Amino acid sequence: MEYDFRNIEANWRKKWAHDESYKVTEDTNKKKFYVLDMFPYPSGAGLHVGHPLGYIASDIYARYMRHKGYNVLHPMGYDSFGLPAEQYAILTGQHPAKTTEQNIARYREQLDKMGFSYDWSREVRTSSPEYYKWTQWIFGLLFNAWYDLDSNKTRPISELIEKFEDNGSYGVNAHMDEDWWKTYLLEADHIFSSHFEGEFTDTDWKSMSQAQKEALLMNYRVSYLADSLVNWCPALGTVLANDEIKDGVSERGGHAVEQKKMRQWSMRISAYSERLISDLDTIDWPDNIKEIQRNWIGKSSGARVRFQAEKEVTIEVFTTRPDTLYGVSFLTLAPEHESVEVLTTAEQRDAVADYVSNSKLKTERERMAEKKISGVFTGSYAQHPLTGDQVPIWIGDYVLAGYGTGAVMAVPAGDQRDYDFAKHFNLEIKNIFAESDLSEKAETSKEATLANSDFLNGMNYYAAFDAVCERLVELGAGEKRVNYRLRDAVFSRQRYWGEPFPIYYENGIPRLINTEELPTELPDVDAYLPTESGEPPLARATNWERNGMPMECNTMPGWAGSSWYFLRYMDPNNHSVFASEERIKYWGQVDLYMGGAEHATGHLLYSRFWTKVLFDLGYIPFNEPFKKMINQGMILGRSSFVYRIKDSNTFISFERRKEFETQRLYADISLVDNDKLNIEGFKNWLPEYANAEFMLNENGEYTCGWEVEKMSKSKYNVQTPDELIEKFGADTLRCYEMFLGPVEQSKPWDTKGISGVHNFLRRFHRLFLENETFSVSSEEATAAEMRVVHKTIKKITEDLERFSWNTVVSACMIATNELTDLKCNKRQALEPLVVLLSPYAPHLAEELWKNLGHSTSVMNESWPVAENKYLEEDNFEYPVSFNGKTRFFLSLPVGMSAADVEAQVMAHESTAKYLEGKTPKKIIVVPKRIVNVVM
RNA sequence: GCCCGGAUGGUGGAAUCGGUAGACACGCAGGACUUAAAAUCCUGUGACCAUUGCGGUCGUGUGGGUUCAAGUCCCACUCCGGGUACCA
Repeated sequence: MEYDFRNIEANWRKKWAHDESYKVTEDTNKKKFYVLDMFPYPSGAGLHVGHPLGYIASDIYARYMRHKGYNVLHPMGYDSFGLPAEQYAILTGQHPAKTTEQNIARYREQLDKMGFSYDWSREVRTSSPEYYKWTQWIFGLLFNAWYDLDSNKTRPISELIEKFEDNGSYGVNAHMDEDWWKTYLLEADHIFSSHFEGEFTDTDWKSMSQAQKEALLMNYRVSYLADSLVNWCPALGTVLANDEIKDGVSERGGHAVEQKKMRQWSMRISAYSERLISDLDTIDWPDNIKEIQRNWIGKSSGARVRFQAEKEVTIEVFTTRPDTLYGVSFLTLAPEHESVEVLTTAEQRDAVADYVSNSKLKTERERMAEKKISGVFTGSYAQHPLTGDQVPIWIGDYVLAGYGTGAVMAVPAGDQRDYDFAKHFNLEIKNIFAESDLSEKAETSKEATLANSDFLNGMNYYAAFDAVCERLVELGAGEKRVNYRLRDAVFSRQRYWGEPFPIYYENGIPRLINTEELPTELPDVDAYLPTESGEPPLARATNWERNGMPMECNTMPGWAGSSWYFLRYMDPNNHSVFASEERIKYWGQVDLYMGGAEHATGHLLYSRFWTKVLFDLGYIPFNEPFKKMINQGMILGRSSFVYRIKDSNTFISFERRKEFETQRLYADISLVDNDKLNIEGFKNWLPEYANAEFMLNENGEYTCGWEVEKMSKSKYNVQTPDELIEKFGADTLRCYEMFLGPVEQSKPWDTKGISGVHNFLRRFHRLFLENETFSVSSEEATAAEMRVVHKTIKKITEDLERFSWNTVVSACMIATNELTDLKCNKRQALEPLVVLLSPYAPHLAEELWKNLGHSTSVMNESWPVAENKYLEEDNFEYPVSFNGKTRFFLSLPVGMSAADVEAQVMAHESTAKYLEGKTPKKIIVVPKRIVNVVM
């Protein structure tokens, strides 16, 4: 009876499904543990061997925690809204829901074959109305919320309205766009006086019309509609969030992106910047992800400084180096800066208009690519707040409108860009450093001593920072300021296949649809494209209205549904709330989150944001979603190549390829074994190779070349799990993917080693066989056998506790080898090993467990405990080294004192030889580790 | 440019607290079984020198340092991977 993995695996899969073995229910008598995988987008290509890497690791951990007695929540679902299904729909006219359905079926089939312990009764799909009903509901929560800076919390908008009724805006400290009030001064129907700077009284509030109130509240809402500068991608026909852009082009497709002012929904994530940074300290995530998030949020400490310009204009700048204030020789405004027009003098009008319109034409990418220094003088001056000097105001596109105030104080002495700008336009470079040579470049060190800086002379950055900020406060010309790079997130997409907003417009005022009426279902459309007039696809729907009032035509971005899905798994079929309070309380945070690092600035940031909102509003008792996270590395492909002699149909083996001029062509990796080409298979692969001739190597084989690349169809290097499961079984594949190396590490896929792992499972299986039939002995195991077992229990338990999945497989191999050598077939020794192996090879473990005579599943067995009595050894084999070089071994009793060990070593016959007649200076004895004789 | 990782045999990797570097596996070489092959089993396998046996020297990207002892800690550098950027 060989290891018949095909039958074993098929049978157990069937039985698990039939028994609903992995269904989990809330049980307050048991401790909970929540193991989660980042749910996949079900693409048409299906899974390749790289995808399940993280799933296998988390599944092993989930099974391990079950053995340890935890009630484990281990669900799976699909992030099923997304662009590929929509693009396929545009091409074929097929509804994206149908494509999605088919892809999900394929994914499920592949996932099932792997033997995962998912509770499929809890599956969620972000595109199902049952699910997105609650995504819409959460959108509503954010819409009906504002951010209170006093309590540092998200609060219901109703509280804000009460405050307005009582005392207007006085006493309200809300997070909002700093310049929000300026738009009110530009509007035709002035509701506030021209002195309005954001404060209004309860009388003002009460005198407003409903529409005016709503418009005002929009400045406070956490989810708000505003005209904002967005990243517009013409090729994709939609706006994109900052995290969907890489290197200035769209992450998906690599299309150009331009800045455009559009009326869009946004999320006030910037209000949460500080918490998103500081709470990173409370979670156990990989350092690099934390670092990426810190950089993305981009906290920088500095100061705001106000310069009084002509025509009653105040230019406010943000600087991280207020200590260099005396070095300011000009100001630079972004071309989009609001004061550009007012400050431009008549003489400069044409030049400025030219420059501004020119830079508007350029995309951000073009501006970045063009390293040329450009700028133009406005003709105006501003007064330096400390010296009173008049400094010229310039415009330059190296200043970004979206960061800080869109204006900088230029200190050529202390900033390289300012320096370059000054050199280029021949502007003044004031040396404000005592010992710095500015003939070549700026002095950017914070250690440099200041000079020509009045009361700051002799100080460096660290001393001068506070001193200058104090002075600025006294003068009312500035103050310390922390600035964040993180911008509010655009939440509208001009797409079909996404969540519709639960919003309709009453006379242009956005209104939220009541919870009872949700979900707002995605309407049918005749085509999945924008309308002729450029409206999003939803505008094509007939009846896309509510009581005659138009519905919002944008849909939500991909990250909406994925920002809270981990909560829905807790209570996936609840029709009255997104998840019940008791269940959220029971399951709590995700204890182990497994997924790719590529979501660092998207999904992982947005879920933290939504979690904080739900926490603030009292819906969940924790403010971070994922307590611990591990990122699995990417598995790369290993492409194979054949070498065709130019202008022929003859292929030459890799070793001899230099003999001719050859062309390197991909060969499908399924035709290559150990870099040796299956020649017949290759001929049958593509018609053009049917008559191919081969020049072989000296062993009569055709060797292929290879290269490590990303897996892709066009490179013929995609390894699907299906083929390997067919050939070796899921248990082998599970063990092998773990055996490849640390999960976090990226590594090339190489099928070479899989036979070794398969072999190990066969050898393990064979421990239970005698004369080809299942047979174990009930004799008591020997001390040596028990030592192997308990050593293995200890090792595997420690390895799993530190998430070292790969070394567990080695430990199992070692145990199998040792017990095979001991010819051990005793139940007492083998039973615990079956439990140890079951997280890795669940099918085989179940089969052996059943054959051992158990009627219950091995998955519920408690985890074996290593007992010291089996591990203790009487003697320790001391490596004895001389000056650090190990020379011989000496077996001594474990309990022997250091002094006795030293004496034994000195008495040893070999010692004299290695001492070479010298007297030891010192003898280091580390009990149960090493002896080192220093000469 | 800045920030964060990493570099160990022919290959993937192990070495958890500074304490025997190379576990485990692949590959390769040799052998057993076989008419043969597959499968299986056994032996060897970091490099160099020695080899009749003992053995010896070197060795974890490079150079330096700390230590009785360094893959592990410190300093400088090289290369590779990831993130990010006219961010003031």
